[in-house]
Amino acid sequence: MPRVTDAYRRARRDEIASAALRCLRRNGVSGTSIADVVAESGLSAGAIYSHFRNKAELASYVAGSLLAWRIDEFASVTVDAPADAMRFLLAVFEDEEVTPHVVLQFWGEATVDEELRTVMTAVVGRMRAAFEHAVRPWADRRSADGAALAARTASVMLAVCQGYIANVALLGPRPVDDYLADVAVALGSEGADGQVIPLQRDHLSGRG
Amino acid sequence: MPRVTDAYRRARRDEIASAALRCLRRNGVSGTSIADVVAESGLSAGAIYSHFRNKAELASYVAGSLLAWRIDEFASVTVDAPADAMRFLLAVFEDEEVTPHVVLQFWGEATVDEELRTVMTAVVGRMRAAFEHAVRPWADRRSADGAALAARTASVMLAVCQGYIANVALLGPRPVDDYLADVAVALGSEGADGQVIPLQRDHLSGRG
DNA sequence: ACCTGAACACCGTTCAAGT
DNA sequence: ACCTGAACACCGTTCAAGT
Repeated sequence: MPRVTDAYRRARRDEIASAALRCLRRNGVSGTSIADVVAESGLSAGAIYSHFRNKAELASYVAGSLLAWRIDEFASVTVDAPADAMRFLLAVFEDEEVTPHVVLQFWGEATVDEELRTVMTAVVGRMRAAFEHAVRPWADRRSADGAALAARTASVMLAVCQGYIANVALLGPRPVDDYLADVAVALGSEGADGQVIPLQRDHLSGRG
Repeated sequence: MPRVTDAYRRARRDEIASAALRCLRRNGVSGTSIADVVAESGLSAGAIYSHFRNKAELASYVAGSLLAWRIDEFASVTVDAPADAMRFLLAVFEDEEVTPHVVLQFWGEATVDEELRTVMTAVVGRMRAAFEHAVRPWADRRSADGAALAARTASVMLAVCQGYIANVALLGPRPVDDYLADVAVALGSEGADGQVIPLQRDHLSGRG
């Protein structure tokens, strides 16, 4: 099998996947039929099935490539505080390519579709690992056992980001910074005039 | 229209809804067909459509009644700290009747189905209001403007709970207390030997 | 009024036939 | 090998006909 063919196949898959993503953004996962993807891509049903085993595999491919590059670009970053890392990651939703409601639907489907679950837990796992790496210096500054603190913190950051995504998808857009500021106010700390101070358990500061 | 008929209709709707919920737990929202509900309920397709306009309305009804009673029972409670309120609400997932993965699927569908979105935002809104009421005494103790603090805190608690639900549905079961303890460690405060101290911005305590 | 179940339009998927 | 598009089994929904 010559290499040209591999590159061609990959390009075709991405072409179909990007047509599928356009449909998904418009009509959601359950609202998108293969016929829609056929119309959007200009190919035939058979052509799509010669590149993807079924609709679930197409969805998995879209879901997998959706956030992959953003996480990769994030993988080697380190930050001053957890909030910065979350801000960086959640900024992905500021361009219109990826929308929280599509991500939330993928999560919902993943609880029921084995293949999609594998992809989504991998994506989420890489997010967690990236968080862990990003906050490691911060954790080392704060605790004798920086590794353990970084691991626990990464878990929570992941859940906080998932909460943001679910919250925004359901209740409508909300600036990332406002959200993180509210988290800081309620559970962390906040400086004067609303400026967010890196989340620290032992930070003491007056408000107002 | 005699009252008996209303009661009968309601009972029939609940009968269908509970058959539908059994199917949803087994096979998920997209994996459940009307034919499945027909088989599970022992009624005919037409019978179901004489009680629900369509599959979406059936799903909305199930979703609406799913958490309603638990939120109502929670509506007049007040707690010592935000964590207690979240612990109380999330304890609903300790019985097997309601599962996080069904809730997550409803959220996903809600981003695409208008009727389901209306129901889910109402449910989530009542959760938020219940949180706000529950932490009000705590907020008054902590701030001169207790109302504002309670409102912002309730928003965050909601998102934290949504994060827990999404996290657990995707990555598998995780005890509520462990999760809240991790949140406290990373963003709040933790006492000696792992005992969670009510989340307070200005609480100072050594660890280990 | 509630219910039955056959019928309809549409869905995901397959497959013989083309290039 | 990739692709076409008709065909198939199944889906959500409707509706004439029963009680």
